[in-house]
Amino acid sequence: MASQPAKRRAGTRQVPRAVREEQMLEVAGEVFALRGFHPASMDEIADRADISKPMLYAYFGSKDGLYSAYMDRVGADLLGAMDAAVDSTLTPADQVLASMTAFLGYVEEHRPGWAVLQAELASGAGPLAADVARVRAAIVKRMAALLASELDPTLADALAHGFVGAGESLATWWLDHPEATRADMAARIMDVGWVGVGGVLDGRRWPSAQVSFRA
Amino acid sequence: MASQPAKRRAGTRQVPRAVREEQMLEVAGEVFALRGFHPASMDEIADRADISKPMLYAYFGSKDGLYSAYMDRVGADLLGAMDAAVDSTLTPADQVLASMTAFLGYVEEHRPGWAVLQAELASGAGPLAADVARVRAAIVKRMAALLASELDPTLADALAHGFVGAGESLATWWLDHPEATRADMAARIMDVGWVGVGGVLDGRRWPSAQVSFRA
Amino acid sequence: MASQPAKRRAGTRQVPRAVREEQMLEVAGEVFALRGFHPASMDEIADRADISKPMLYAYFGSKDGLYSAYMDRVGADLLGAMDAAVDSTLTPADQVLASMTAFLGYVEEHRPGWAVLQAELASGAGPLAADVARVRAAIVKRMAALLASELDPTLADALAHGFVGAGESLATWWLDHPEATRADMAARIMDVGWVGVGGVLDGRRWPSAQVSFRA
Amino acid sequence: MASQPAKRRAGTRQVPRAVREEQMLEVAGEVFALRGFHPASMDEIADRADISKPMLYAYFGSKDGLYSAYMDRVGADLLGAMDAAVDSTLTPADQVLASMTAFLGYVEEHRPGWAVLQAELASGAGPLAADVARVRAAIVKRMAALLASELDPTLADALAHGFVGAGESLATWWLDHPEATRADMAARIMDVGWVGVGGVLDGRRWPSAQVSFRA
DNA sequence: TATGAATGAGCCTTCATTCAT
DNA sequence: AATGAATGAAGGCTCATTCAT
Repeated sequence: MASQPAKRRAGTRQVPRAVREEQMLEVAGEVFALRGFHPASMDEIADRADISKPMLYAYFGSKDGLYSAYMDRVGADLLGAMDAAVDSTLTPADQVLASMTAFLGYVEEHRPGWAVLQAELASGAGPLAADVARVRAAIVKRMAALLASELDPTLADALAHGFVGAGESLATWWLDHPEATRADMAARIMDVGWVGVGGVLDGRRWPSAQVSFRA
Repeated sequence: MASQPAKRRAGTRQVPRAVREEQMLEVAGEVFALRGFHPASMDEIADRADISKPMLYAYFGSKDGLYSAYMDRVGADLLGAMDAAVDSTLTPADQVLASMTAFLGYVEEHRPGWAVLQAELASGAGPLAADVARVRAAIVKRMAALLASELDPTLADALAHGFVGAGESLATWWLDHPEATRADMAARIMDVGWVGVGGVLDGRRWPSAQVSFRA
Repeated sequence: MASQPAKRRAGTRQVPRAVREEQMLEVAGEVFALRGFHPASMDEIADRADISKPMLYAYFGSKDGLYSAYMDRVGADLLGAMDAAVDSTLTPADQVLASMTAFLGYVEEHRPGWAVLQAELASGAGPLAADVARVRAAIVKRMAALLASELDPTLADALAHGFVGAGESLATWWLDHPEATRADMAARIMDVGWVGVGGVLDGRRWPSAQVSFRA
Repeated sequence: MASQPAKRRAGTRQVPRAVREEQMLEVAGEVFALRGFHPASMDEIADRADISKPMLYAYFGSKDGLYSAYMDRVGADLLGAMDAAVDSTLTPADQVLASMTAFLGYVEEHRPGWAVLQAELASGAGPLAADVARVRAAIVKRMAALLASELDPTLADALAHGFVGAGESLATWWLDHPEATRADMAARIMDVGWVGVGGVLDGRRWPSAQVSFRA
């Protein structure tokens, strides 16, 4: 009863590189989301991905490399979705709304990606921070770009940070309030970030919010 | 250079319990801030605090216990500062402003505390999350209380989350822009969270911001 | 909530040495019996005895010393009881029976002592073995003395070992069969060690066993 | 003599799982026998087995797991030897003799196994007890089975315990009297357990003992 | 006399990483 | 291309023991 019988791989050999890579990143994301970066072990990732550990190292070089690759993918997907949603003929406000809606769509469909992004967000040190910060900075930059034309750049940057922070916080809140729809959430974000809490107290609201949330 | 001479403690022996406790928490905060929870090692904390590891265990029982105790202290300090700053005779807006200014004061004076709070914030899993979440929830609750009287409770809760997120994000931004004064930052937070980015684009601003930031 | 409040001693100060010593040995026996020698910690013993650890060291010098002192006491008590029970005018068989009955009396009334004696019995190495072996050797020696007059010394020694082993094993068996009386047990021991299993199969039994066990 | 050169493994790499397992158990037995369970350290076992500590964990999961695996092997070997020796066409007495002889053969050839079995035998607590007790119970059960047909079951059980205890004790005595042959020892065990000390005093002996021991 | 405070040393365990096949 | 076997290094935790009061 001593030694565990050797694990059986689900006979998938000779898989093309790109596919294997995708499989691994998928699983890595789940494990990082479930445990956080440090507690996640390469063993668990390899086991769940049904491959051997040396494969992980062959493809990504190190645990940091794997994390980095995963963040790259998440970042590309998220930014791609946000960019695709924006139509430059719209007003700034509608562009922001469209961006936020796309962002929320990503969150909704890729919980692990979002969770990992949030989890290690401000873990100051280490090479992790760089990866996460890169993604976040890209988001903020797009936001700032929408405002920069009419404001002092530093102010635009600051406002963008605040806006993005509000969006993140609300997205996390959403996890505990799944009854809210994606449109509701977008409206909520606009309420805080665009209209301002003071405005809401004065009776202003973001248009689309009027109906569904009061119920 | 045969073998390192045994580590010398800085001759502080027989220190009363309460003092040692404070000493340890202080150092623990620094190390948690510098490395994050997991990478921080009890060895490093003990070394920096100039005590032996068993002391940490005698006082806090475990690494989690130490973290928890530290979070308790940070939470109490931060909430205490925010509560002390609020004068219930003021308008809600001024109460929020006062709270935020106190919050920023804490951030300014206790970098480690803030860093640790931020770092592990959304690490969903583990017993850490509970400790951090407790502090954050308390802040949000205070914020929501200021709004609850005039709004639907769920909406108030959501707005509060967004507002707090904006504040956190800006506080982190501040770390990279130390030229901004505390008052500037408070105004920036009010700009995003209270006036709203849309309002700012329309020329509204939070009063006290007019001067110093335009420069 | 961090540090445990300092433990309160039940204000018994200035207790005479002999009494303290007895208290400590009593508790030490319980803990050794409960956990075994190695897993027993000086901390737990001190706590349960309601004294501070340095006291244990002041009185017994070391953990080994404490164990040794405890074994000394157990040995003296046990051997004393067995010796007191023997009347040299009896037949050898009745002397053995009396001894065994006394031995069983000790087991019945001092579970911890017996448990500790049994537990570490053959742990080959370390200074523990010596202490336990000393007690056991003394018992065997008495047994051998009863036989030596009529047998080859080596054979007497061997038989004594076997007899004592049978007694120990049955005493341990007794722990799981508390419905048996002390007299029953003594008869059982005589059955195996004195009459022999073969004799029992042939219908011989130790006299006093006839009644109570057949039921 | 600055720093010890890194430990060299005796170039046996990539050894098949089953072989390594045996190697480890062998060494583990020696160390457990030499030190007892608790004082034995995984470090020492790994060093002596000329492997790294993580291997022990990869194969057995924990120190308890290693001990358990070792006990399983010892138990299977010992019981196997005893069972193989019994021929059901013999008289009960001869079956017992054959069993005991086989048992003594095991003791003679596997000192560590026997030592470990004896050492932790009555350590009441912990998961160790279970493993050891299982083996011992199996031995007693076989013994009781030989007697059960003609006696009250409870009495048979008690006698079996006594008999086995006598055998164990004599086997341990043997360690200090290596001049005795295996046949001598078997006769001695029959003397105590089967004939009874009283019988020996009356001049009865187990047949095969007549010669060699009187010398 | 008695103790709160403190520590050196060691143990079990796990992890990221690499050989050898 | 892929893996079973293997390891150096460290981390959390506990223990017997002692100092300073």
